Amino acid sequence: MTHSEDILKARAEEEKDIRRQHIIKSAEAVMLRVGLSKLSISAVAKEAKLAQGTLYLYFKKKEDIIAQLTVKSREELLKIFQDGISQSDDPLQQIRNILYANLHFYQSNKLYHDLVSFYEANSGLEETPILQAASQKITNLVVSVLENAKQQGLVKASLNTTDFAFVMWGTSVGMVQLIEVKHTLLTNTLNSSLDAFYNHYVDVMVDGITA
Amino acid sequence: MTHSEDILKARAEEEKDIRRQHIIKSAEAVMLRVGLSKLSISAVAKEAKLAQGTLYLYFKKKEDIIAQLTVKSREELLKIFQDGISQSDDPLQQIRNILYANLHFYQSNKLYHDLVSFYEANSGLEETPILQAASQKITNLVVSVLENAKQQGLVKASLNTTDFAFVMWGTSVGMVQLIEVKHTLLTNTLNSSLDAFYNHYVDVMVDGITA
Amino acid sequence: MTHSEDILKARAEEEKDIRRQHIIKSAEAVMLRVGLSKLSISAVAKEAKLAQGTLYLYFKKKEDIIAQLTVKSREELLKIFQDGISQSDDPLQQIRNILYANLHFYQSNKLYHDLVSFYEANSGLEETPILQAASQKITNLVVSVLENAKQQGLVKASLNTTDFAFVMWGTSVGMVQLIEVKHTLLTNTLNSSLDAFYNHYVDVMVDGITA
Amino acid sequence: MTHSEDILKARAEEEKDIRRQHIIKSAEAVMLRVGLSKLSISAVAKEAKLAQGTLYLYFKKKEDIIAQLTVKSREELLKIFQDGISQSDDPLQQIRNILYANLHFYQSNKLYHDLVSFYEANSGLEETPILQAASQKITNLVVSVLENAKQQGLVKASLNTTDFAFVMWGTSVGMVQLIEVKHTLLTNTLNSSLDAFYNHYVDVMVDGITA
DNA sequence: TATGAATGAGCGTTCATTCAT
DNA sequence: CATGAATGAACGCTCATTCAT
Repeated sequence: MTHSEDILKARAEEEKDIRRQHIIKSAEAVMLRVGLSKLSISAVAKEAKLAQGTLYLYFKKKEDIIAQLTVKSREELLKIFQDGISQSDDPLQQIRNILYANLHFYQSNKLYHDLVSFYEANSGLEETPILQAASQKITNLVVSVLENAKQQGLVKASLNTTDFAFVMWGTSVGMVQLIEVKHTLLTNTLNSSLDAFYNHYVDVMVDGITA
Repeated sequence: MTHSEDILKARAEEEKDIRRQHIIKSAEAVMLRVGLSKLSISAVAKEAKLAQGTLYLYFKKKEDIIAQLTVKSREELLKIFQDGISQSDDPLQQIRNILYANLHFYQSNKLYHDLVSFYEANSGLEETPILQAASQKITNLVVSVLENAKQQGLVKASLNTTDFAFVMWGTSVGMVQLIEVKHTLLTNTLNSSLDAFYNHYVDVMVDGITA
Repeated sequence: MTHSEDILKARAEEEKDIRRQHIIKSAEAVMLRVGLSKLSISAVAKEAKLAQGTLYLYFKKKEDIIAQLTVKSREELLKIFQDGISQSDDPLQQIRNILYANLHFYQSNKLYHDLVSFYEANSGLEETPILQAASQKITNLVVSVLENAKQQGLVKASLNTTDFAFVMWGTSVGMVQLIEVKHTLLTNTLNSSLDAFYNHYVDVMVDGITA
Repeated sequence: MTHSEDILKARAEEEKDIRRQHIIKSAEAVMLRVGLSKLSISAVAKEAKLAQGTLYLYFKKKEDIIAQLTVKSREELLKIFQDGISQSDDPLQQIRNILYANLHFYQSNKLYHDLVSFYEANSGLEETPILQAASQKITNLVVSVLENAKQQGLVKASLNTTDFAFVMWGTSVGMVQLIEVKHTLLTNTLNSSLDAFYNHYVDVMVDGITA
């Protein structure tokens, strides 16, 4: 293969990636409009202004599109966790920031939490290695914050940091879902604002591990 | 309207309710057999030994059946919460029991937690008054336990019991979903057993509010 | 169940059967127009003036429609074999009549031989018990003619009648296919008419077994 | 048109033919791997290491590729017929060898007999001159064997050799298809082995023409 | 000449909902 | 009240063919 062929091939690959991204973006738009469970190939194709068959040149199955969407959302989540952490030097505050970041992420990407959290349950969607890797990065980041807090004696010496990282995941997603789904019920029932409500959750979590 | 007409109407309404319950029961049986996502009207009709069309005399949409199913599952949840509470006189232990009850409820009714997720996926739906009432009873029960704990000085005086009741709800459901859906990931990643993992969560929650 | 309910049920079952037959007939019409390999559910539905979904109330799978079509064609084949046999008392002539009947059957039902003979090869279509039973009847009939010929000393004593019944099947279908598919080639190449050509085949077969 | 233009044109035509052959070979490889019914243009293109569009420079339709495939298979058939004939000097044995060769050809190239059926399923198609020429060669060969047998007085003087050549074709292909498709039925029903079964067929055919 | 991205009609199948009886 | 036959849009996916480059 000549040098110029190399260049052409690389350019073609690049363009293919651009189109793939275009499809992902369209899928995202559709999902944000109708929800993940009603995301259909035909709607994505229409959004992308492509024929349905064309999508299958870039993704073998519908599942693969959703998987890519999930990877994308996890990458974004990682980013905002990193942002949250960088905003303070106090590990306990960093933990708080992570929990808040979770709330804000879902609030500004309303339907994303179908993806990041639990959608896979309903469909047969498997966790691919790439998906797992994306999750792993997030977990590692949170664990590192917790370990740091532990070394500084800010949290109980007995705290299992990996376990608690997952507790943070499970509980915060649960809280966000509750807020999302029972929005009306909560605003009717609670005296507090939803922010204050989420705040109470964060307080309990942090108090629960503080040394 | 005469008095006897009133009576007739009431009796008719009662019978309608009986049949409605029969349909709900059938829907539940189907759901527990095949899962919520594969619950079809035709299967429910067959289970209920009714024609498909008949179901539409009692429910306007499939969604409405599912909503009723949710009410039913909340009623069962209420019952096992009551059981959990009755097993101890110590309010803190009662709180623990409630959280464990939540885990066990979903673990022994695996397919029930699809219901929890259902309203997310169809977030256009409103919580009907009946649904809210069912939730309210649960909330009231939990709040009463928390209030009791507070009066005994076992938990922080500053604790907002209503808020925390909902925090318990949101976080425990989130934990159960995490365990359900990321079962493999968790067992591969954690050193602890899943029971121990959930235990850590409960510890943090209780520690977080203890006086 | 009361007597009148019985009657109603029987009538309903009957009507269902009528509709089933209507669909089969429509499928047959489509098949004769476009060939079995291009027979689609949508074309059958259009022909039957029914919605596509309606077909699935009467047949679980497309395959089942084809299977019914096959049974039908085998039943017709059995009938014309019986006719052919009844037209002579001479077993050898009966054998000839069977072979001719095969030709005429396919000539007057051009596309049927896809069904009776070999279609199943191409698709995953299995021989159901009903299908096999239909074939068995035909085989039994032919074998009985051959056995009769043998007892009358008209054919070689060494003739394996079952084997030869299948040889008759295989070769005659092969001949009909050849005539059907290579029609032009044959008329251009042969001096004989196609009838005379088939006649030669029959002669050889009969001469080949005559005592 | 000048002389050198002629040469160029001829050379171009030759190259075109080479590529056409390359595509045919690739199509054959795909067919033998996945079967005729699942032979797709994209798979052939991949096998040939050409773009899909390129195939359409050499063949107007997918059908045309399959037609060429048929030509190829007939050429191979011709070769093995010639082999069969060369293995004996006795014309009757040569006839037997030809019939056996047919069986073995399809048995060792299982997927080839899909091709035989192809034109049935698409019976709108005409036999192209090239296809006919390929068939003609085979016919001529068989006829010459039969003529030879006739001159040696081994078969009936009345035998129409051309007709019988086609009878051999039609019946043997029918027998092979029967064995292929009704394999299970035959092995369950017959006492004989399939080889013995085919043997009976050959015996009848030869006995039917022997003087 | 060769490419390969794009097309779009087509496939078999499912199922919530309607409506004439 | 109850039926259940009928609907028809929707689903994910395939693939022969076209066409701008």
